[in-house]
Order: sequence, then structure tokens, then C-alpha cells
Amino acid sequence: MIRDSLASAVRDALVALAVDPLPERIDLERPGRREHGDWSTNVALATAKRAGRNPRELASELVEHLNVNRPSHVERVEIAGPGFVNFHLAPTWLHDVLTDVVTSGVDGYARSDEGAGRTVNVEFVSANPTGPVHAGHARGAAYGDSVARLLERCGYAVTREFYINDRGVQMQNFGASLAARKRGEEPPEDGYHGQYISDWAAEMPDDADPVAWGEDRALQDQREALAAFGVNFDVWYRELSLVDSGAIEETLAELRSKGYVFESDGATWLRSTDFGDDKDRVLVKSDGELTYLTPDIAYHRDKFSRAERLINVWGADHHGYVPRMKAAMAALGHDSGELEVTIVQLVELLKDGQPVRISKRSGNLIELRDIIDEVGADAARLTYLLQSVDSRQTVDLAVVASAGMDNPVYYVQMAHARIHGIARRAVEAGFERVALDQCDLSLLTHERELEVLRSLSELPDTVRSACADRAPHRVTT
RNA sequence: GCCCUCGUAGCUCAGUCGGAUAGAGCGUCCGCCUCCUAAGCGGAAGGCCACAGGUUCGAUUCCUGUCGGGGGCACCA
Repeated sequence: MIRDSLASAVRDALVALAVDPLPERIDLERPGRREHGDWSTNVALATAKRAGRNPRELASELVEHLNVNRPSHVERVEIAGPGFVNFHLAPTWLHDVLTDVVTSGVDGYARSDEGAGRTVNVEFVSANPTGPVHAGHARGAAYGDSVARLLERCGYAVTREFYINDRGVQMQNFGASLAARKRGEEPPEDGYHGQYISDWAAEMPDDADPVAWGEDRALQDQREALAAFGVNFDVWYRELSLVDSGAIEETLAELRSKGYVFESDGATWLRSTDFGDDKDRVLVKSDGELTYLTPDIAYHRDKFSRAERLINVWGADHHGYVPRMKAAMAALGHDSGELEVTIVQLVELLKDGQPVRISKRSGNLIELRDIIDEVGADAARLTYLLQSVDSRQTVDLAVVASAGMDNPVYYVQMAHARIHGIARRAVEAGFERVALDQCDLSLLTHERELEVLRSLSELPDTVRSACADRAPHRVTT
């Protein structure tokens, strides 16, 4: 809105000043310092060189022209620094922002349609179906869901997907552990030893298949815990369904027909080094068993048949796995970039100031459910989203649960309470709320009022960039 | 050893396509309760952007190297 009108005014000025070539884009940004005005452009710096002009002179001519032909709301235009052009605006431009916010509403403001309905599949959490969702999954859950929400806000058609690794030796260990507890015995050495195994075994009917029953039990538990966390998946995709549908064989056949598969040492290999991987990878082991990779390739192939773009949210311990999956997708003919993998760094959980060691073997783990019980789903989610997933995060549960100013969650809650307090007072005092177009917006001149409006004016850009960079922490900070 | 990632205020962290005097919260210090939540508000101090080079009008940002933290390097999943 205001940005467009300023940009077109700048463009007109450049034309009037016979600048050639004209820049393909005119950037208008909000200066960090108030004295640099409300909006600023570096266009003189950016175009002077190619147009054979002196930046400072060009800027000064621009300023002169713009002060004569002032766009609406503009009070004055100034030159600053090496050639920045700064616009100082009347508060009325922020009043327009308020009108825009109110008419667009909660669901309409800061929404964009740049996704244009393109399909994106966001896969996250994907915990093994051998136990509850635990603290190690929580950050990825909050992040993945928030990225999905941002994408939806920007007009993409999003599928939230959970991949279930229900094939392989871990499931057998899990089933054996349940069966052992059911018989009143200790689980096998390489089995699962958590308390939940005993609890679930007690629920298990005598005639149930421990593996199949256990998977359903685990998934039910995961689904409930994630829902309580505000995370709901559209698709729960079972690895076993790839076996049933023949997708794995199809995938192997396609890779083979494209010439990227070879036999060596009795095993079947993917020549992933053709696509940037640092070594070739085994698809079928010499004993005839599939590696973990092979069904996973088939799974991603299937996802590509359902969405134009894939986003995977993986834990830091999987980052070495990224090049081979990208290589496999390239072998199947997909452009790099159509598969994005976001690596979420680990969270160190502090309880009573001490790091909590999580061990799945011994069953010493903090469940997602425990965190929700302790601090609440909203507080936990916001805490995870306050920081870029690129860096390791330390979460102190005592702080998240605390009612003090060192807890940002609490700060937000208090602001919310206060706003409602003001509204309540207004009602008690007999004020009646009227439509915005019956209000005298020119009364909004206090610096604090303008500050709020300025923040609101930035929200659409914030959401857009948070979406484009898959960085929900831009919205929360 | 190789690869990825991070290193910014006392602490926890932002910093968008390379831009102006590097920002926020907490903590610290100073001030403020006689009606909108003191569960609060206002103000101040606080920086070798890990280090060394390079690229250019300009580098916290891009490139190379060094140091330090974390992670990964299977015919495991």
C-alpha cells in the first residue's frame, strides 16, 4: 500500500531525472533509527554506478524532485549518509494501517496469496511407533506445525504428514518387550525398558499380536499427545503400506531403469555419488534385506506424486542422511530444492537447573505429555519457537512455568490480560464501542500508539519472510 | 581425519538481498504505587559481532583459513 505508492513515486522521479538503466526493483525499507524517517530507499546507491551517476548527487536530485511531487502522507524527504533517501510521514499513514487491520480482520490481515495454491507437504515428528512422543520430538513438532501454518497463511495448500517406521527390527524388539512384560518377564536386552511398556502390556488382550497391537497403541498415544500440543496431522503414512502397495519394488525398478543401480559384493547399490553424495549407498543388503534407505526413497517418491514441494523436519542427528536422500530424489529426476530438509538442533532440557538425560533404552524419558502438564501447551510451543532452530536451545522447565518477567510467555499472557482489563474498564465506565469509520483517528498521535501501529504495519512483511525462510521465530520475536 | 552447524552485551538470543551510530528480553544500577493489573512503568550503563586474511564504495552478513561448542560419518534404524 504505502510502500507501493512510495515506490512508484521514486520510479517516477528516476524517470524524470533520466536515470538509465532504471532499476528492476525499488526497495523500500523501514530504517532502524527513528530519525531516519518512516521509510527509506537505497535506490540511489544501488543504481548510481550502472547509470554512471554520483550516488550522493543522484540522491539529492531525487530528494528535490520528491519534495516537490510529494506522495500522500509524506511530510518531507531527506538525504542522509552516503545517499539514502528517507521519507518522513505524517501519522495518517499509520491510521490507514489501522483501518486496513480492522477491515481485514484476524483472518485476513497479514495474509498473502503468493503460494497461489501450490502444494507443499510438511513431514515432521515421525517418531518411531514404539513409545510415546517425548521431549526430543517437541521442538520439531512446534516448528513443523508453525511452518505449516505460515505456509497456509501465505496461500499454499499444505499437508501435514507423519511417517510411521513400522517395518524392521525395532518393531520386533518393541513387540517382544510387550510380550515379555505380559508374561511377567524382563524385556530382552536390546528391547524397550520404559514403564509405559509394562502399562501397555497390562492393557494388551491375550490373543493380540504384540507388534500390531503395540503399534496401534503407540500411535493412539502419539496422536493424543500431539493433539494436546495443538498439532494435528492430515496424513499418517505407514512404511508397511509401501510394502503392500509394491511401491518399493517400483522404486527400485525405476532407479534401475535409469541406470543408477549396480550390484557389488552381493548387495544392490545406488550410485548416489553421481548426485553429490560422498559414497554410494546400499539399497538391498547381501542377505536380501532392505536397508532403511530404500523404503524411505519409495516414501519420498510417493510424496512427490502428491505434492510439488516437500519439506522434511529432521533432528540434528539425521543431518548426515540429507545428501543421500537428496541424491536419491535427483536420481528420480527431481530438481534439488524441491526437497527441503530443515535440521532442528537439539534441545537441552533443564529441570531444577540440572540437564535431563534422555535414554530411550532405559526408558528414562520426559514425555511431551509431561511437558504439557507442567507448563501448558501454549507456553511450551511459544518457548520452542522463540529461537531459530539452527542453534541449540536450552529450555529450563522451571522458567517456562514461572510467573515472572524472565519468562516471555508470561509477558505475553500479562499483556493479553491487561488489554482485556482496559476493555472491561471501558464498559464499566459506560463507553460504547463504535465502528472504526465513526472514530476520529486523528486523535491517535501518542508515540506509544504509533509504535503499536508501526508494529502492525510490519506484520505482513514479517509473516512473508518468516514463511519464505521457514523461520517462525521471526513472528515470535 | 572428512562433512554439517553454531560462535554477537553479564545471561538467553534476534539481526531479511552486503548498507547509516549492531538490536531485544532478562539481569544490574537509578527513579516511580492517591483510579486503566506494582503480576507494573520510565531511564541508564553495558560490544574487538571468536580470531586472521580476502572480495568492494561499504562486511556481523559473502569467500578462505585457524580456534572453540554441538552433531554426523554402517550391507543400524
